[in-house]
Amino acid sequence: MKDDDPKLSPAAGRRLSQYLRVLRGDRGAGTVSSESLAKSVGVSAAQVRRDLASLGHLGQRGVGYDVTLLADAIRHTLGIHREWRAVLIGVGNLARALLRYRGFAEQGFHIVGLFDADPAKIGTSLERLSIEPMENLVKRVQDLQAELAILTIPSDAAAAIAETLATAGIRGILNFAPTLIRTPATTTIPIVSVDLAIQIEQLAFQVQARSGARVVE
Amino acid sequence: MKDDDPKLSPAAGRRLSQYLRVLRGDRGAGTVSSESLAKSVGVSAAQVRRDLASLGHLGQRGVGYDVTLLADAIRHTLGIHREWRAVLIGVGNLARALLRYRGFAEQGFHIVGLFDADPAKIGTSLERLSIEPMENLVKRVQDLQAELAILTIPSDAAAAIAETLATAGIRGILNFAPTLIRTPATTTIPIVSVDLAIQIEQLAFQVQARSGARVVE
DNA sequence: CGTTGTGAACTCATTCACAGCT
DNA sequence: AGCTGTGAATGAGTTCACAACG
Repeated sequence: MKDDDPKLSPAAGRRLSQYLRVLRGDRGAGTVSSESLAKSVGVSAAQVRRDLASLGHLGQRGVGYDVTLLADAIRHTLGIHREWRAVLIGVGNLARALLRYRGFAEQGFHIVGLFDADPAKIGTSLERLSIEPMENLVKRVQDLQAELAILTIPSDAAAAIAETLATAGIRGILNFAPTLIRTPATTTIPIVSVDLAIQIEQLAFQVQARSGARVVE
Repeated sequence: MKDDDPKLSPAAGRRLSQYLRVLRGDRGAGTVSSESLAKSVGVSAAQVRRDLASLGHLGQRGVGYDVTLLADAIRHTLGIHREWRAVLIGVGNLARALLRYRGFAEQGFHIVGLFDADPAKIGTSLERLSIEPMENLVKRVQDLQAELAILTIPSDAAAAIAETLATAGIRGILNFAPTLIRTPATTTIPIVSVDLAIQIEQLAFQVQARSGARVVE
């Protein structure tokens, strides 16, 4: 087992997620063309073909791509063909929103533990999960067999906690704290940051630039 | 007034937001170097210089960039040197989280109206704002002088509402619905979509690819 | 000196255009 | 005929390396 994927840029990864979303709607239609996928997502047909070709030969010339087959292939290369267990750190409104968000469970992402620093919250329950103190974090991560962590703490403790999580065996972090987490080179694990302020700043930027063109990202 | 910016890629826009975030922390230090900014954000120093040079000549050779001057320049090109008024559509947990999120107000983004389709919620208040029925949307957007809309509705009504918003004079949409909004060519306004499921999928992807390298984006 | 600004080289990503299957 | 896969051409974005300047 050496270099299984040829190559796959991060941008290409995002597009795969988008194709997958479209395919979910097309369940039933036996087959799709690069052209139709392209229109739905807003990229060129050539782009779609290039992306999909990199997953192996799963299109049929003159016909198109088998919907369920393609969806499976994408799920496989994205690594979401299996279940992922995640802990949620910092139980505020955002955490509540994520807990109730159907999209996660549907794609096989399961939140299996809640942690918070606020003593008042410890012991209370949410969606069948009891909120635990931060001290338990390292030990419980192992018990729960969680591989991912979602950080929804308001601010600056993020970096320290990220460090702790890495040593606890967490393999990836989805970070909502508006802090740039500087991973300290040693225990470097993937971090995907969603900074809500940056998103709305980007919107303002696009509006101001009055580029009539639709930009979706 | 013709082509004011020379050019500014969307990726460059995101980086500007990140530099700005770092600068906020460095308030006090009179000056920063491209090198230090680069390290904080995780890009190359040459990249930083290239980005900042496009905003005009505001670095001093041998010295660096004046922190407050630079921050102002970035805010200006991003279009966040002024206030922006936004309405929030769909008042669930996510909306509550956004309302309480300090990052918005700090950057001059003010939520000035709440709307929901659920009759049970109409009339109740949240952070001094009373929740209004969707029927009022078009009329109220004008009164409130809102330019942006934040969509936090759970699902598929998104596309229709986006259409309505565009005709109501909204100039940009921050969309949290996990739907690809297909703007109908006519009334095309900028849409920035934040799809939480896609974010966690990307995380799983990176973890699976076990590319030890930190990817922050 | 130290640090910016920038031409030139280079790498990565996207589009073109068409041969090759079905 | 229709639609994919892909080499070649193009374009965008990034790094190199160094002259220019306080």
